[in-house]
Amino acid sequence: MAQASAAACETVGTRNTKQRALVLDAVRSLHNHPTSAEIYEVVHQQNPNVSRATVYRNLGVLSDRGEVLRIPVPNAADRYDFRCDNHFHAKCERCGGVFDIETEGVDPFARITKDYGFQVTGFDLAFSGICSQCANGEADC
Amino acid sequence: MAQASAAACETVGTRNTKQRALVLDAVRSLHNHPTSAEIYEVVHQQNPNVSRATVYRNLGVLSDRGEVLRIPVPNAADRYDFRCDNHFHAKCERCGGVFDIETEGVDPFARITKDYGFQVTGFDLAFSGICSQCANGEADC
DNA sequence: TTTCCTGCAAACTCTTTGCATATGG
DNA sequence: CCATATGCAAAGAGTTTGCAGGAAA
Repeated sequence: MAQASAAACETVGTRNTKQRALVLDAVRSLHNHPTSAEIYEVVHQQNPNVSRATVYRNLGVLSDRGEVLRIPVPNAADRYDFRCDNHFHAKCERCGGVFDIETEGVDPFARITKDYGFQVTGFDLAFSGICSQCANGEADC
Repeated sequence: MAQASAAACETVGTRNTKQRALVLDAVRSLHNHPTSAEIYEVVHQQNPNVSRATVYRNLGVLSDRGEVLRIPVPNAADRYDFRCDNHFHAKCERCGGVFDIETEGVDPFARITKDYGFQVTGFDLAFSGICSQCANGEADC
């Protein structure tokens, strides 16, 4: 349910560089929904020559490929997840921490407080897709 | 269901200036989920002396007061809504347009395509609230 | 040997902030 | 009066991009 990406045709002809492998390893080693800054720190420790721009570019490629999951956090830096399966995220208003919310079973909303001790006071939700006018090939909508 | 705000105690002692009224009028006149830039354009047409900073500050005050609804859009500028009741928003991947999705009745997710012609391919969702550790008064989580 | 990728730095978007001045209640 | 608001400009966070050189395939 999180961010569906067209992982197929956009990634033909992409290469596997050392830098890209470092970024992927960093995301896989960090299980706390790291920001690009945190990923950069890890990558930079392995190889101080890797630039921020390369980390950003590779996070884009890897999330297009479906090898990492991009989590756009409202009013905050994007976060990345080594888990690519469908799950919700919950952000604490106080500490800013981002938590996984499993979506197995029914009624995940009502179960959040019970199962995670997370008191939901609100959420930000935006669907992505194609609107009817665009689907019909009309110019602008 | 959208962005719960503590509209009460944060807004004591706020004033009603001409600029603030202009911002509120602009949001109420724009029914297309305007960005701050679009709101600024309208305000600026009424009074070219009003600065961007004032528009931003007043959008913050007005959404704290509950007079406008702030819609944080992932990877895009925040949008504002004259409607303050609970409803979802859907953003078209092609044209970037933001649409209202009513939440009355059950199973709004499954009804989106049928009722709005909007083909949902994914969505970005982040709950807000208080995590159990913060609720228990622990230092960091 | 061509196409993709990299590093660097600069640019870019959106938003916030410091400061001196103005103004609403 | 004086706390709140304002305008200006500058800073800030997060991210993207132009370019020349470098390295996968």
